[in-house]
Amino acid sequence: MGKQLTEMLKGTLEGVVLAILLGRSAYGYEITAWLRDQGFSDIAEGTVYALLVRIEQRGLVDVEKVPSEKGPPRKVYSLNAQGREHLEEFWRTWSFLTERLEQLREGGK
Amino acid sequence: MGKQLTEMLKGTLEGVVLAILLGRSAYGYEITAWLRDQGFSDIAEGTVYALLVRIEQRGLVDVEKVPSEKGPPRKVYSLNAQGREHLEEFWRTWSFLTERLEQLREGGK
DNA sequence: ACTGGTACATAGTAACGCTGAATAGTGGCG
DNA sequence: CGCCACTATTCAGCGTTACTATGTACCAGT
Repeated sequence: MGKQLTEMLKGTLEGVVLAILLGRSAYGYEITAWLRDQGFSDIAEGTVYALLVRIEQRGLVDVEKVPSEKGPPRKVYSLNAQGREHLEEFWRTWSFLTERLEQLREGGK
Repeated sequence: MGKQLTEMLKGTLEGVVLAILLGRSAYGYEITAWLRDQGFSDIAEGTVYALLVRIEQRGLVDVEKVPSEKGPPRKVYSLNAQGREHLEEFWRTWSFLTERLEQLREGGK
């Protein structure tokens, strides 16, 4: 997909990760792998970790360090109340955008 | 809406403008006004002009200077073949993203 | 002359994702 | 033991994009 998707992901990738964390808690490496499975094949590892640091500093997630059998300890993230609120706000903004875009797409035919 | 929408617009605003220009040619001031009407109330004028310069330099649009009765001459933009191709590519990327997001939204319920 | 509406342009700033590399622990293989 | 693969996190530097703020220019009405 390339550069176009890269730019579109700005602002939405955070929502994607929050949405993942709504279902279950997870750690960075796991989230990266999951994203690749879902078709976001070219998302850099570093991007996910930076994003996680960001949402942690904003207080949207709780963090727990869990020792791993294979490698260094995992930082397991889980969505807290504030994070759930932020996620809802994200979906509202997303809906606004998709509605406008869908209108434009229809109109152009 | 605020900052969240600002970030989401990155990468999509260009597609929005191209989609507008698919229907009919238009000039910057007109596009800005139209965007405000459609609910993108906080898009700055400067943003639109900068975007138009960008897509012109990439060769996605043709430009014609048309004298205006009220003020300085208008720069009227119209989508050319390369621009239409780029727009189609944009819709493909957009579809990819919306499908993934919709899945996530469903799964989270 | 002054104000207001039309129309375009640009310099500086902030946010976000990518690149590329470094660091570190564990287990398996020869 | 030494090397490699896998797991897991972190960081510096970069490019792209949208916003802020400001400036230029032209014309009509009062």
